[in-house]
Amino acid sequence: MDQLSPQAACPSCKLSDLCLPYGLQKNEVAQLAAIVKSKRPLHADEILYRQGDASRSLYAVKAGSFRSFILNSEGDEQVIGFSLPGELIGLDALQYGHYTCSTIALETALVCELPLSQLNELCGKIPSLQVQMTRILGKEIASDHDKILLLGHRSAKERIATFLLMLSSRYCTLGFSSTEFNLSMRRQDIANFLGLTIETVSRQLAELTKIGIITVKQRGIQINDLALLKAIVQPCPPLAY
Amino acid sequence: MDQLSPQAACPSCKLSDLCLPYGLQKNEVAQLAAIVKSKRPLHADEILYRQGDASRSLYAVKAGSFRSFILNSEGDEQVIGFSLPGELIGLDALQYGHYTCSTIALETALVCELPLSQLNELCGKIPSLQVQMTRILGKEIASDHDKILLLGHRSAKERIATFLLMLSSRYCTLGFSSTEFNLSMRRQDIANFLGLTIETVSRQLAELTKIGIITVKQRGIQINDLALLKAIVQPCPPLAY
DNA sequence: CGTACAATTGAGAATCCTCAAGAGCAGTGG
DNA sequence: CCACTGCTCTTGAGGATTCTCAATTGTACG
Repeated sequence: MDQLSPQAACPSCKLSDLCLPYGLQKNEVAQLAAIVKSKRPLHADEILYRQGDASRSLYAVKAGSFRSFILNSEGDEQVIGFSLPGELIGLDALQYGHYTCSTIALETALVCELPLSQLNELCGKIPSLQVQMTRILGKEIASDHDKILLLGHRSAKERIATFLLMLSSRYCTLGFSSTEFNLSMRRQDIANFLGLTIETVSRQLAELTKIGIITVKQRGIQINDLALLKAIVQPCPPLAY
Repeated sequence: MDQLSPQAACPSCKLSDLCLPYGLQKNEVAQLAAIVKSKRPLHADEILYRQGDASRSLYAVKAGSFRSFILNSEGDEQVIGFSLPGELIGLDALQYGHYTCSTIALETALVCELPLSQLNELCGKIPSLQVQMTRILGKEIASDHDKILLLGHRSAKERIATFLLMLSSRYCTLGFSSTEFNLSMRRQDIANFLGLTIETVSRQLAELTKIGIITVKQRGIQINDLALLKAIVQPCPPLAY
């Protein structure tokens, strides 16, 4: 997770294939890099943007991680997702021109700011950038569908298992270990995200530990048996249908 | 819900302001209309596309309604949403080139087929069409976030109330009554969508009826007190956080 | 070393699910 | 026209999962 060392913009960024530049020509990547307004560093618990703010930019995560949440009328937070390096944040704002959720850094983090006006302009000039933007939006939608499935049709144990597998797979994509990683979020954040209570998360992690499938040391997670963890997710609870 | 009378393409379609043509110039709408491959009619329970199919088109609902669902490895269906006239279907396929869910007609229905190749080409030519596409994708994402919130943080009663309010608002947008409408889906579909069992849906509807907030006659729903229904949704359950 | 926060663990309670039976309604065929 | 079948929806009773409340342990930081 420690990639905070100074890095040049898109052309030399090792995340570029996971991010917007994927599939672009060299000169096109350079044009994209030219509009990256700044590589804004954030410290833990710093807010990237607030729900309701006018959206002038998208953000690409370069390092660290983020938590996005919606505040309801009572002021309760409701976590809708976590963002890792290479992922785009702020896509939900594309319709109304303001962010529909807030996003906060879970740890020291770095983002590349992409001013929407310039990004849209560039998309008009570079068709493959537009294609990539659309692809990323489609991915976001597909991933949201997975979350809907998770919340609507899974038991507590399956949710936790799925959550760990999601992280495992995303870390793997980033070139990190898929079986050993640190959670950057608190249990409370996980619970909120999964529609569970913090106690249930704790107990389910304890159970998975007791069976030997995982080892938990505070925020540190080690997956001892990836296959067994996947097996937990498979058997869909006999819900109606 | 009965709009099956023959209607011309986009320029004279009364849904155009709710659909892709919104914000386009007259001649641009004409260009869009020209690529609408066909107005395909479907009968109830007919499948529009199957999960896994190569995605060659997006579909705009012109009449009737649809149910989208994901099939998991056990063959269980998991409903991820319903589509009403003016809404675009198939957006989840934009990333991988194949549909990640299946979509089926709930009743006799009509769709406008938009071949992706031509749509993308046209987006390149008409910037405001591209803007509108992006806006629709952003809306889809924001609406998925609402579903995540619904499933993760709401009690059975709140889910039912929210579901009814969502439909109410969408029918209202379409120019129909916001307090009286027919459900085009079975209880089973509602239950599956809301992550509940059919029995719980039935019981909650019965309770709302007993309090007098709604009147239920089979598929027919009448909302007697919209304000009270909204009040049910507000008080978020004191979940962790 | 003490405070604040995060996480675990336990016991009882509530919501929602499971299983089962019955009612309402549409379509079919004698 | 009516019984029959099939499907949808409702209603009831009991049980399981998850939540709530409360106390304790663990960890980070000044």
